[in-house]
Amino acid sequence: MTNEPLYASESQQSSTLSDRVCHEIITAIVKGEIPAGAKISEPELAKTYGISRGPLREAIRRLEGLRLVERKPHIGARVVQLSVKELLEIYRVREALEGMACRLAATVMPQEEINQLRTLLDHHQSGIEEQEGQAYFQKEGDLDFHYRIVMASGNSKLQELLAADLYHLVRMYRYQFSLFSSRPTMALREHHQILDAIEARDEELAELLMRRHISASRRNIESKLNQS
Amino acid sequence: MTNEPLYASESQQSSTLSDRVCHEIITAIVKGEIPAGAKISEPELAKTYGISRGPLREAIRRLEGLRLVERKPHIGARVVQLSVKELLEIYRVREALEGMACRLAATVMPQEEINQLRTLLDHHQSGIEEQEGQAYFQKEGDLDFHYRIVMASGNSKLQELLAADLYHLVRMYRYQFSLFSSRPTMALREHHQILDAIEARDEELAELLMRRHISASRRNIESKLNQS
DNA sequence: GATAACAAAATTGTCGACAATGTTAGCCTT
DNA sequence: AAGGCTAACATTGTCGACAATTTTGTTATC
Repeated sequence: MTNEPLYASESQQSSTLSDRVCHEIITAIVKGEIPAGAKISEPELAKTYGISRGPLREAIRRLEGLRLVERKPHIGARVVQLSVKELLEIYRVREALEGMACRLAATVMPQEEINQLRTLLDHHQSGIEEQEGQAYFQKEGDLDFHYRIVMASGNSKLQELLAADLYHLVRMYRYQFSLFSSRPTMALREHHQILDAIEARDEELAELLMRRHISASRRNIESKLNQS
Repeated sequence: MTNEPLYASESQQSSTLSDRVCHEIITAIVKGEIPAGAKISEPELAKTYGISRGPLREAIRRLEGLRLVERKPHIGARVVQLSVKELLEIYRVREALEGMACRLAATVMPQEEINQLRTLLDHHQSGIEEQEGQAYFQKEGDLDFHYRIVMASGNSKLQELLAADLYHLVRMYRYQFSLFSSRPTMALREHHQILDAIEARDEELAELLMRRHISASRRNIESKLNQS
């Protein structure tokens, strides 16, 4: 089980300290090793990663752009504090953007990629049935499906906004709130239906189904967190 | 005629050099004073703005996050090269996000704000009729309407993505491609219809109309640039 | 005359030190 | 004892210098 899916933004081997450390900090924040809401001490982090404050500050500026930290002048940076309200807001954004991505994918996704994705879904299926890969499906597998659709849209702006920016936050919530879909079988069936619509080149239906799929997740979270 | 609408992200008086210079560079890039595709020389810019390279590099990192510049390690940063393809991609993103913003605005926008926006549209109307404010409407007035809808959505993620990130690029294209809507009367009528739907609290229709409105702009640009 | 290897210059990346601002602890006043 | 002032401390912001890498220009060779 690979620990990190090979998202574009995760590619290491960037030859500058600032970039490398930036990715390391992203991972640390997403996994909660640097807890949400925590203050980011520049001298401390610089010592931790063995770099000087210069590149570190540049990395923090990028994290600020990714909305993973919030900075106040002369006071410092804090890791964003996750809230249910913002999580639900993110789902609205995903509904809009991934719906569009799905629509575009329906027109341009090559049949070969569709077949590959179908195979992946079958693999998820067997994972759920065996009850062993369930956690995987819920944590990263689900996002993997969505990631591929976004990539298949062929729209670089959508790809940037979702894959490079928003998904860090989504993963952060999943790790730290332990947010499983809690409806893996249903979700997987919806994934198949979405892929069916794409294969049928029915862009209208593809967008509709993707929006329903994400909207259902949102309402699921909403009701679950309201009753508690 | 104010030169800069008071978008949230434009507020100056940030007490750090890096932030101030960052906003100045954004404006310079948007207006084309630093031309698209131009290489960004750190020593040169540092001298221009009278600061050291440290804060300047932090500012560049933020511009990178805003997709206004592209950086390659050990080589340097360049202002993004605008292309028709990316412009059309941005319109797809806007269609998705602003459609959602419009849907949300239909449920939460206070009647008072609706009235204010109606007044603004009437003002645009008279501007068009007098043929004098036409350029204004096309350059900033149109974006002003969209900006208010996004703000009225009450969804902070939508607000960030659109107002703080994407609109810089949109304005950059308008300035440098001299992209007028070339259908101001039609666009204004559509604005009124959208606002009607919001006032009627018809979220379905509000989203639909906003998406059509943006989609029409996209197709308008598409056909105009295809024939040339 | 063109090309390849080398050297010099310029640019980016990194670092440590200093200045400016915020924070905190202790003292004094009431 | 509580509140406010002051001074010491810690952190952030900025700068100039040095190291690493890329680009440019030169020279020598084919």
